[in-house]
Amino acid sequence: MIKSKGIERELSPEKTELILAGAMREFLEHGYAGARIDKIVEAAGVSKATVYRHFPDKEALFTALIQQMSCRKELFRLQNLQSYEEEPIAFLKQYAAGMLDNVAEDPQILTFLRIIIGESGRFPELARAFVTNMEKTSLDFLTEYFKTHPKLQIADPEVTARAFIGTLIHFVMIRDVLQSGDIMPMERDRLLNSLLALIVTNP
Amino acid sequence: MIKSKGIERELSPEKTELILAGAMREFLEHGYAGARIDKIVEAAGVSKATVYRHFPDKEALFTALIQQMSCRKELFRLQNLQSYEEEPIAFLKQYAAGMLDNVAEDPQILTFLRIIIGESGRFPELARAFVTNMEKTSLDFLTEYFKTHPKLQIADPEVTARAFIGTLIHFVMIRDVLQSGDIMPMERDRLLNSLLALIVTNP
DNA sequence: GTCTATATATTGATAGAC
DNA sequence: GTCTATCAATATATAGAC
Repeated sequence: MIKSKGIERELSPEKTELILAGAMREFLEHGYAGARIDKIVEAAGVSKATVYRHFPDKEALFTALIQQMSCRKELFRLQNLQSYEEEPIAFLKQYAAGMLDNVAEDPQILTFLRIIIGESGRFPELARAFVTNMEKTSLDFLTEYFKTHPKLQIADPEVTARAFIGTLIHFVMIRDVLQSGDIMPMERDRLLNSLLALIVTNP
Repeated sequence: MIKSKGIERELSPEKTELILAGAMREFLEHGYAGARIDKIVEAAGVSKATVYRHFPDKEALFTALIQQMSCRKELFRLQNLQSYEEEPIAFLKQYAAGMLDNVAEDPQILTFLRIIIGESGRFPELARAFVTNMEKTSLDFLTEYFKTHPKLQIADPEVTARAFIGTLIHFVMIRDVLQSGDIMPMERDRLLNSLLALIVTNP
């Protein structure tokens, strides 16, 4: 085994994963400024010096973590897409219900949304990565769906897709992110039924 | 003038306003954990001890400030309401356009939204005060409008109001808060026209 | 490559003069 | 009631052993 090939010191990928996993808990729970490197070190089970060998500083660790999370599309269930065969109303209702339930059941998604929005002023690149990977992906899919489904006659597919997503996201914001579902009560199924009736005009 | 009436030391309201004004800049710009008392002291032009005589600690100062801001309904132009005389489409378009332009032109509203959402996990009472004063106020008004306007026949006024507001808020989120208007481009007038065509079905 | 131990700066909050 | 000066704790980041 040839050992000497110039500088042979490299960073271990396993430690990198440990650090990122520890950083996730801390950053999601306390935000960027509120997160403590010591806590990340503790949660990761590595030394502080190792953290600083893998990432130049706190900011780089934070951006690396959030960038990585923005690529995990399964967070919003953007993959479980059914076929075009189904009736539009049934398909759209299933699509929306899956998203609403998914968000409601996973607190990590909520804290992730809070971080992205809360830090969007100081970290606009992170916000833009999130929009590119999450928002735009679902908007493009729904726009295409509204545009091409043979049983639908949508005047403006893109705005319809925005209204559809916007209504759902707003519902999630009030109910789950801002924890105010009791202040503005609205049953999930009623929202979905009336929203679909509004969007899918069946003559 | 009788001077001795037990403890006669009180807090000056003028200083309280100075402190809150200084705290606004700092908290809105850096968030709760990122805000520094020293900077607030500097911006307010008072001493640090004065701050701690008016507010028990950093958290109390923060909640007092945000609570106060949540009551300023003029932030979202929830007051400039026109009469019922106008045509529904014209009125709703003016209502929406006013809100969109207002938010786009005032960076303070954007940072306020970022704070409310970003800190909603750690300060749920603040989020709930915001929803009560801002979101519910506009939702109730629009629901009543959709329900009672003689020229409108809306099947589910409350869901329609939610779809209307949700689409607008989502548009503001993408374009202004997350600063990603170029990633998902959408002209304001096209959104408003197509959205109103969706909602206001005129036979 | 990862550790322990530490440097340096800042933080939120307070004591005491006036 | 407000100030100046300062405390004790904690922060991020680094030096040097192994």
